Amino acid sequence: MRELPEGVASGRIVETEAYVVGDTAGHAYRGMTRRNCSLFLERGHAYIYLAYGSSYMLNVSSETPGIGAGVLIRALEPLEDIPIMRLNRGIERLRDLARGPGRLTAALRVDRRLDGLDLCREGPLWLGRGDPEPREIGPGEIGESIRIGVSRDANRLQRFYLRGSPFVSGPRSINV
DNA sequence: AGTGCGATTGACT
DNA sequence: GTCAATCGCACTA
Repeated sequence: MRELPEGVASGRIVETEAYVVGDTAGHAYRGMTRRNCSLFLERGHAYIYLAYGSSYMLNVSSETPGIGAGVLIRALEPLEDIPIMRLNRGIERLRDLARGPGRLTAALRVDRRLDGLDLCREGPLWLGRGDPEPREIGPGEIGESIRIGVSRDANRLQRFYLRGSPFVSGPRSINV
């Protein structure tokens, strides 16, 4: 859920990637720095960084305080206040509004100012049950694959996505 | 102070 | 399918 002056935009998370303890691809692997210190917060806090000079990546810290690990949120199925997301993205096509980690943050207007925020409490950005038509997701509906754009520790199967969702990013070859 | 590099995207052939 | 833009930050000296 993203609270903005114009309204509350929300979406269902349909794709994530895990960066666990000991993962050489994780930003926390080489210890705490100014950029990545939010990864070391209690689970459920936002770690946001700028990639390639233009795309913000939204992560959720996933361990106890002092342990650096997190989950990258890679794609959303837009649910509420879709017009806000269309304006933020400058495009119309629903499928592309939040398909990809940089597009997702652009659609929700998320940047480093929200870094370190507790996502388990209501606020400008939080994880809630905003789905107007909640649906139970069975274990067989979650696919696993290698992570996208990762060179180190490349064969970990730590990307998870909702099978069959058109809002998932990545090439079809890994979305089986 | 200088250097190199991305957990990407959009434009283009 | 290929490719370059873009910039904060970690690293080295």
